[in-house]
Amino acid sequence: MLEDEYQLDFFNNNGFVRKQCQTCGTFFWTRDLDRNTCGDAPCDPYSFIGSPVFSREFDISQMREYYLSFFEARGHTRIKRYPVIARWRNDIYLTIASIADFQPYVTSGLVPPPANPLTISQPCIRLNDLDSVGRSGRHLTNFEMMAHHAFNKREHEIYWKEHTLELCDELLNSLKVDPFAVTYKEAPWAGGGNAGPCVEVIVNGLELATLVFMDLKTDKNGEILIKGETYSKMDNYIVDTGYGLERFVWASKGSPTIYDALFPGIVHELMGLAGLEHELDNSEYANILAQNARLAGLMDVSEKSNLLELRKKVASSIGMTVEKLSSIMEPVEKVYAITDHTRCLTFMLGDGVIPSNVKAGYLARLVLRRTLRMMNDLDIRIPLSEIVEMHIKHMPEYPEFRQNFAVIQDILESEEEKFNTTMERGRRIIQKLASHYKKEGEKIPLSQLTELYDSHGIPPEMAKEVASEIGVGVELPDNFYSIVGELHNRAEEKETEVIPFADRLKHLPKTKRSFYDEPTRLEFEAVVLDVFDNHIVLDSTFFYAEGGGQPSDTGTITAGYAVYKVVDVQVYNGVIVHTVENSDGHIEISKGDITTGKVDEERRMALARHHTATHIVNDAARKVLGKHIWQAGAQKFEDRSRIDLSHYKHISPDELRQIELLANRIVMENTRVVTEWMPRTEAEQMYGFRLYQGGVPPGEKIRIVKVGGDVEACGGTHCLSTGLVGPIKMLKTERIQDGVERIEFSAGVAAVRAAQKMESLLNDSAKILSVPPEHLPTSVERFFDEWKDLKKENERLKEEIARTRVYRMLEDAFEIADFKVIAEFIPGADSLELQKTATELLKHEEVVALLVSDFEGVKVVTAAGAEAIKHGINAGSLVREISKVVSGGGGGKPSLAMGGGTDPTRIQESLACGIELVKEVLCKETLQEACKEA
RNA sequence: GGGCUUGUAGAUCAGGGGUAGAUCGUUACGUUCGCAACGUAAAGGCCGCGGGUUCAAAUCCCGCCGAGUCCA
Repeated sequence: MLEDEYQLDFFNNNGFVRKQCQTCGTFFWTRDLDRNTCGDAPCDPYSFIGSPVFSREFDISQMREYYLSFFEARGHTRIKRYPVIARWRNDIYLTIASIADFQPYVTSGLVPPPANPLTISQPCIRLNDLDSVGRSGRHLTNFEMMAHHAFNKREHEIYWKEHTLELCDELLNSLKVDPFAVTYKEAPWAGGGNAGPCVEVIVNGLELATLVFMDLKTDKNGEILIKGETYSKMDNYIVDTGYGLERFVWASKGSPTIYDALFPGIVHELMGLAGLEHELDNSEYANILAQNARLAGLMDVSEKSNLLELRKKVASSIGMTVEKLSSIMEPVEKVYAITDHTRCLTFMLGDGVIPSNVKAGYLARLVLRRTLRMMNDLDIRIPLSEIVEMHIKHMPEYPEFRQNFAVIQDILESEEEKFNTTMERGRRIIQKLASHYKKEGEKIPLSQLTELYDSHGIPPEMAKEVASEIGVGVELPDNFYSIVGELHNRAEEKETEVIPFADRLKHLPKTKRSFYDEPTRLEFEAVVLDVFDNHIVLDSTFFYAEGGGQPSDTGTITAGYAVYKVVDVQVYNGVIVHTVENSDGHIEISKGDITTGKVDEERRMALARHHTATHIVNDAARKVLGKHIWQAGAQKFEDRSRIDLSHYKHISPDELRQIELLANRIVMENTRVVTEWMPRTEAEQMYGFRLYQGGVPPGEKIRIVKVGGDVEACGGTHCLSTGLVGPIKMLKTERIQDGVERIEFSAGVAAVRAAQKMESLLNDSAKILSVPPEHLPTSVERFFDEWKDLKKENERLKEEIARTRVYRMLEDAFEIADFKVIAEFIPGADSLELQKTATELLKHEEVVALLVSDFEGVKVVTAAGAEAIKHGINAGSLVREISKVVSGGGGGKPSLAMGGGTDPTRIQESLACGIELVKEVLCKETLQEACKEA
């Protein structure tokens, strides 16, 4: 990247020299003429551990306040933090940097920033280095990025590189950092379609800040080449700084690990619960941790092999065996990780992430279950919420977490319960599997372990443990987990929608959406701008185009005598395309015609009712269930509507009734539905991100819709007041995913229809039983019980009949070679009855029974007593032959077999056939015996 | 959004086209001064729901519903 970019007056006028690192070759700026390395790990080791780089210690809130007020005093406006769940973005789940707050619309220049320049301390979550957390001494899943940002335009520059570096240097000086210890490393930056020069600020081996000067964007025809991509200069260029709050605190304390610097109290508490002594006062112990942290700073410890390497180095430097060191470090590392993870969870849950098996919720569950597993390992037996509560107590600057604590606690409890049942179930599955492999004398193969993990969430470590209890080995490679938990914070790249007839639409102006100005007008005149196939584009329209979960309007477009039925309306880049029914393939409307449009009123009103009702239900659900409720999707229809809500439990029937009641109250209050267009930033500041319930609309101005207590950015058509929605009737709830509940309901006329339908279901059912509807539950229960009793009674009677029938049959039986053969046609008997009879006959060893009935075609049951079987009689083959005669088939065991066919006219014939077969077998048998005897 | 697993007695699960089972729990009886333990017996099943294939489906196929889990 261009060397010139870093030739700054700031460096040249303040005694800096540019040098190249002897170790890594990177260029850097320093005041220390003797320095030969860039200052960053691994070229320089951590030297701040044990010797803090600031003149005094800071805790987190002191440091944050120091930073923000420092920049406030220098012309920056302090901005409130954004949530850690990136609700205003649909490309990432979690806020990963302060600049993420302003993407995409502020950074692209479309929307003005909330202030300029501004300063913020933005909590961020990154799960990329999950495995290093706790081990490396410096990794965190959750950190605050302190930042100051300036959004420059060519015509209006706030400040750029010089002032940014001045501010940074001044900040460090004010903290009394040794000026000779600071290096500014040149590190071109690129990511997310943007790029620019960047300076990393390093003190004593620790990177404290990154100063990014974002002024390039990817451009196929760009002239600047970075890492194989071409870029061009942007008109707006942005100062994007990131100062690691936690690292500043660490540097101010110089403790062995960042965790000890940030949460000494919680670490101490957890150590105690795990039965560990955390003696930072003990110099030998502190030395182990310090050595470990220093060396860990030089390597990536997420890989197991690297971790072992680290252990070896630390062990040899302090003269200890690797085993001993590991046994000391592993529990300590777990305590650190638990401390970190629980703070991460505090932010996630506090900001409204609901644990789930999908999306951001999955990431929350991932962190949560890792934490629970480690707590299990350490035998820390307190509820997760207690640790989270400790964090909340240590963060009075986030009062929202305290407010939400009841819900957080509830979520954590149910998650813990889920985890425990999953683990218990898992344990049983492994036990079963292990005993199977024990019999085979084999190890449990890898394929089984991956399936256990994949399908049942059983961690391989646990499988190993349980299997070894049973005495079976497992095939478990080191890198089992390496894929898991990596890069999960990127949402799936949405396939760019292919816009049909894009070329045709490119030259057309955006269609005026008149339905926003006059929401009640349904008839209008408009000029035709283009016609192709069966699509019509007008200069303005009152037809609502599908969007925001609301289907399009329908109606007619008339030009002259030709009337066309509008069946679909879509919007492409602001151009609204009406699709009309077109039977003869020709549309007699052409460019420039003046047409009359007429929107189907009944459909429009039904959809508007359901749309407004959706906002009302959302509002009511939030009031009944809690503030964590967010819309996770919605779809409106003419006859019903559904809304998906983030919620960590099932919505109970009682809760649903409460929501229904409250929703109808909001309707009856009959307040005005207010819609207005507002600048995005202003709206966000005023209402927060709750606005984006139905997704994030693009553009500088957004349409705000207020319904009752609900305020959303929404482009749909609405009733003018809540009263016009009419009754709202809940239809059902459904669980879409873990953590997402769907409510279906109807509004207005559709609600009345739904109630009527329910009513007729009730009445029809009641009529069948000849009881009034209010007696249905008791009557149905009684009938069901009686039905069960009768079924049992019936079965018993059949057995009874069978038993008595058997006596007669045995008497009537004819004999073949000392065997009693029974061949009978029993009219009307079902196969169960035949079976019971046959089973009864079976008790006599020398019996062969052929029973046939004409129930539903033909049923055949054959039975052979023990003695008969010995002599070659097989009920299965008998039944097969007999059934063939009546055009069917059958089978079973040698003692008892069932079959049947479709041709009742040949029943007698089939019986005769059966008798012949029996004769054949038994006679042959006796002949053979005769032979033997002879 | 995708993949995989799964639904049988109150609980945990076997069975995997041909008479629905085991263990625990429940109830009764026996043994006991009583309890636990033990012994004997019994009760308890729309085999998730709806279609299909078949003489026959808990079992095979399709759809739906529910539960679990891994990933994007």
